[in-house]
Amino acid sequence: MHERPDGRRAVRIVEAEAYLGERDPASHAFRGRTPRTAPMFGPPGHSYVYLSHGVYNCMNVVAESKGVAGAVLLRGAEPIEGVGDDPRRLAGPGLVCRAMAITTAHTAFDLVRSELTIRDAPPVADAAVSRGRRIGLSPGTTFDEPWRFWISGSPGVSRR
DNA sequence: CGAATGATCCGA
DNA sequence: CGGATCATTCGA
Repeated sequence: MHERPDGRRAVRIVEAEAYLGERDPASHAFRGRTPRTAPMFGPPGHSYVYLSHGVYNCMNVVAESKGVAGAVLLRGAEPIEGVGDDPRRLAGPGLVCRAMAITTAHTAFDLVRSELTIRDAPPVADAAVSRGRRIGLSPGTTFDEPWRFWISGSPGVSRR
């Protein structure tokens, strides 16, 4: 995989999944605020990065007002620059962070002003967006909202 | 399918 | 302080 000499990396987010706080058993914030999940209770537009299975970093965007837990997990992306050209290497939350070199050191970053940012992109028609159940829910969870969204047919969408 | 691999959290 | 858990990935 090639990385540009200036180190710049960019991807287009094509899959995401929403999590709430106290109400949502699948959320890391379900059992309250801990040092790890504190960013989820912080101001919106900031990152929350955690380590999954001791191996993969996963990044969320905090999406509720300060004091209220809620975040959106980035699950898939398409290459733009600095991350190679194979979208399958971005098809999964751990893979997105691996390609973007995002680690838990990047948690609680301001995604508008820090070196790690999310920018506007050309709009996508509603008809091109699919919606479905979230992935990774514990079996028997009654709280099962269709809060996973992805761009239909994108090769950067995670596969199960 | 199961192993990898380690931070985190909870209960004792 | 120990063991279970985990919003995952890869390979057999």
